[in-house]
Amino acid sequence: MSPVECSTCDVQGTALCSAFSEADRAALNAISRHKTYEKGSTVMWAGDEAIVCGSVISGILKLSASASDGRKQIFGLLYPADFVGQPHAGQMPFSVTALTDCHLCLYPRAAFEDVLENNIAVERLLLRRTMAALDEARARMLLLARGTSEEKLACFLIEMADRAGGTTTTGQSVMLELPLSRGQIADLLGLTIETVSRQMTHFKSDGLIDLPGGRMLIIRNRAVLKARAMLD
Amino acid sequence: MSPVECSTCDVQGTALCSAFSEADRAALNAISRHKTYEKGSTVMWAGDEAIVCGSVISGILKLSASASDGRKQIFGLLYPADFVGQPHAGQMPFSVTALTDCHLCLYPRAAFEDVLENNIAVERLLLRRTMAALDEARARMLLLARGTSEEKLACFLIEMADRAGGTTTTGQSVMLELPLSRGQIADLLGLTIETVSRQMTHFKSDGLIDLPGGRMLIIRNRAVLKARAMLD
DNA sequence: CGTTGAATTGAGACGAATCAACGGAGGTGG
DNA sequence: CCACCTCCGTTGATTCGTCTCAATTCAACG
Repeated sequence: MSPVECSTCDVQGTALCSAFSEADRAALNAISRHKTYEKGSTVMWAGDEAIVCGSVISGILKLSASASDGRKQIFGLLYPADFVGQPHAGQMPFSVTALTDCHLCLYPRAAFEDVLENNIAVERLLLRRTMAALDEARARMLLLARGTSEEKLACFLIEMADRAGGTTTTGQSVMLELPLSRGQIADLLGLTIETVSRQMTHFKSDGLIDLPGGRMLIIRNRAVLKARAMLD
Repeated sequence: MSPVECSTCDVQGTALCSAFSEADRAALNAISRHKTYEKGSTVMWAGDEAIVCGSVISGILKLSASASDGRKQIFGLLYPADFVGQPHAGQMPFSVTALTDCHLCLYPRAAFEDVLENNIAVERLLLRRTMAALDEARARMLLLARGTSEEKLACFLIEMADRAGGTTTTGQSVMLELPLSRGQIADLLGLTIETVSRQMTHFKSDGLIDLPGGRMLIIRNRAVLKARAMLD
């Protein structure tokens, strides 16, 4: 809720703002606000005016939208250093919701756009990130449209393991806590809760993973799991 | 295959190059090459080095990729004035193939990037277009993952009708020629040829459309068809 | 007139959704 | 401390939609 110094920011080296000039960074810093969001709270609602943008400092968020009959879809996840918001857009085409407790650094959109105007480096970095996001979205289209439930879930688990990195490793296994509920995984993969659950237990009985309880996950055989993920 | 004057270009007002300065436009014009591609020919292959980019002058192209087992997916279509290529990318993540005879204006990627460096306006326009493409890709994710075959096809037909605009209108009806085969429509919507065909005849027997033959399509009741497309 | 490729149509199989019941974890209040 | 509740996840039985396989029609063309 309060202004903070960029120099002490956890993501100053990797977030979009790393490309700002000293002067512009100072200017933005003056109007930036750090805000915290509780797990489950929504930062921006689909259809709202896109009035802020900024960077994720800590936590994980989801981008999602839903049809009027309740069918939901999660378009992707945001991790620390990722950019949030829709510059130059009228309204948000999706909602942004915190999956874990989150810490964001937000600017008024108009002010951010003003600074962008004079800062080619940032605009360039934003362009590259947007292009990367587009490639990712397209890759996901193939998975959603053509993948089986097994491929979808295997792909998701591999991604989560790669993201979590070496949270806790013992021998070949990797342990991590999934930031999504079964229902959210289903919304991300275009499946139902039941199918997600069934595939999980299927992987478990095949000895590929373990489910110690809660949202904990242990990947026992990454190679085979990866092989069951979608073939490129 | 030969250099051409921008001043006589059909899409000079709407393509990306419309944002270039006179000087840069002249510089690019000197290295630009107009190339024609026959219907069915591939402009860029997935996995190839991304060595050129440019603009669509005429015709329609598809962006597609496929898994090693043959499952295909079309990510989207390119129309005149759309940008083609992947600046700053190593290799193409998808193939670009002409659906109709096409006319493209291409530059070597490196030269294009050099000009981009000094031309904020173009970079800004490219950013906006990329963001728009991202929003479109995300909207399509919802359709692919959650839509029924009926919704998918209705949505596709509405889009095609809107694109074709007033090609030929008689009363309430709109007539157009689909630039895609049944198989390509299937690849775009994540369906099979048979399901596409069945839904087509279903719409036809409901009096919403007519199929005079070939790839011709007449939309008789746009309102009802739109209602059967995916709910926002 | 036969050939070729695309589109249509039909019959059956399969995968995921749906409907429904159950079990465990965490919280609340008596 | 225990009964109760709710939320979430698991599991089972069944249904439904789409894929698959197969045959037929149709249009274009030599």
